Amino acid sequence: MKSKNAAKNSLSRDALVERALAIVDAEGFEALTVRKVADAFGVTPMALYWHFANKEALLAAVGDAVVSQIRLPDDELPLEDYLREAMTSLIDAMRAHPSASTLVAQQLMYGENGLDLTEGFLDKLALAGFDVERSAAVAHYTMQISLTLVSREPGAEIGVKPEEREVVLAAKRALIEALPEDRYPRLRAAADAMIECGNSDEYYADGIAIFVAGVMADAKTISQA
Amino acid sequence: MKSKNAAKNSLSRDALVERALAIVDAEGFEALTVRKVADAFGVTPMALYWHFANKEALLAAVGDAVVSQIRLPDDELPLEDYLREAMTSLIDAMRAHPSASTLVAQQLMYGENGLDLTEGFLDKLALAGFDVERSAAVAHYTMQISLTLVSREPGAEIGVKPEEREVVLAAKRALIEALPEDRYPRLRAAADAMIECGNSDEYYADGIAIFVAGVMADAKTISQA
DNA sequence: ACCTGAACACCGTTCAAGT
DNA sequence: ACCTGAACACCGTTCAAGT
Repeated sequence: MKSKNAAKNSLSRDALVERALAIVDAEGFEALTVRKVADAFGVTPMALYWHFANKEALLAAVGDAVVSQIRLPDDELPLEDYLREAMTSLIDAMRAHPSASTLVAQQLMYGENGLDLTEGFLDKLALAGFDVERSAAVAHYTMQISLTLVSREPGAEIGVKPEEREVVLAAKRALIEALPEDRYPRLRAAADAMIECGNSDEYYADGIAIFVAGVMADAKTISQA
Repeated sequence: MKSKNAAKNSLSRDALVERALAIVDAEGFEALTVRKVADAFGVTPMALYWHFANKEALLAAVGDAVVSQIRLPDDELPLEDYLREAMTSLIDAMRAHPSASTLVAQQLMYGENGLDLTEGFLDKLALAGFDVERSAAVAHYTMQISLTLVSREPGAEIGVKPEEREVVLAAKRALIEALPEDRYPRLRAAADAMIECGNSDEYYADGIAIFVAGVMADAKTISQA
């Protein structure tokens, strides 16, 4: 007799999502096609439509899978530390799947797991003294900016296959180096830093520091008013 | 004799880019196809390939066209005001074409107009006392975060046609209102603010204020070190 | 319940050919 | 120099049918 869970050749939502995410990671978001996922399971493209209403639903599930990796910090932490750790957690989850950033952004506040995440974050902000509007705004800024830092990390070149990446970066470097020194001195001097992140950890630490400092400074202004 | 510039029925890069941008604005980024642009000019899809190497080149030109609308503030302004005005300028340009955000992000630092923009920004930061790495980082953060504020504005729902937009927002609202009150009290309370920006201008002003305050606070820390 | 097969209306892009 | 026409290899998705 066949087991529902151990069926070897049968598809499952989870298996399909896992495979789809692997394709996005390896070949970029645009490389993900229904047919390619089906092929990976030796199955007809139409087989996926039993498990997902359409491609969009599959993409949503992929985004949600990444969101499920995000953990919020300890509630007891002071707000400043909490914000820093929350951003770090978001960023770490995204760095594992940089090409999925668009999908994650869409699921971050409304997906299965995103709802829990957002609720927890809003709760912390409310307890820290923010009113409803401010909590919503800060939660939104924090999550979206964290994603941006990853998806736009210099040199990440998301949506580009690993092999093409080096070529694209070389082209950018060549572009800047071909610029006239008298008209573009700053760009030429900053070429290294702009094209590829020499130190990714520093890049993220700085981005987080700036944003957290901004929220705290702004919060102080408001509480004084 | 025919004029190169006034030819009525002939295609031109500028005209094609303008039309492509109009399609993106009206129907969303995903609705932009080579065939649709060609149809708008009563011409074969292949006609575009004389003016652009491929679709990617057309998209790049569209992004660059939006970037060309961005003006940097007066150099003489104090850094804090300069940053605020630069972000405002970026945001205003993007708000006119929210569905083009992906294209703009790609051209913002490397496109025809993006190079001038970046050079000017880097120059200001250098004169304000930032070293090369810091200038590059702050320029990067500022520009990318400005774009994010627009492309992820609550309720913007980019990549969705105007007609579908209302439906999508209604669905999100229904989703949140269907959530159990005991488990998602914060989300339910914040539903209005999270789903659609009640006051867009305030949303942008707050986002800018937070980021600028962060950069200034961080700059102070560094200069003290 | 779960998957196949054939078909449809789309894509971007090639190549050779026209004018 | 600038555009057409036909063709190719892809897409996501439908519908009816199989087991």
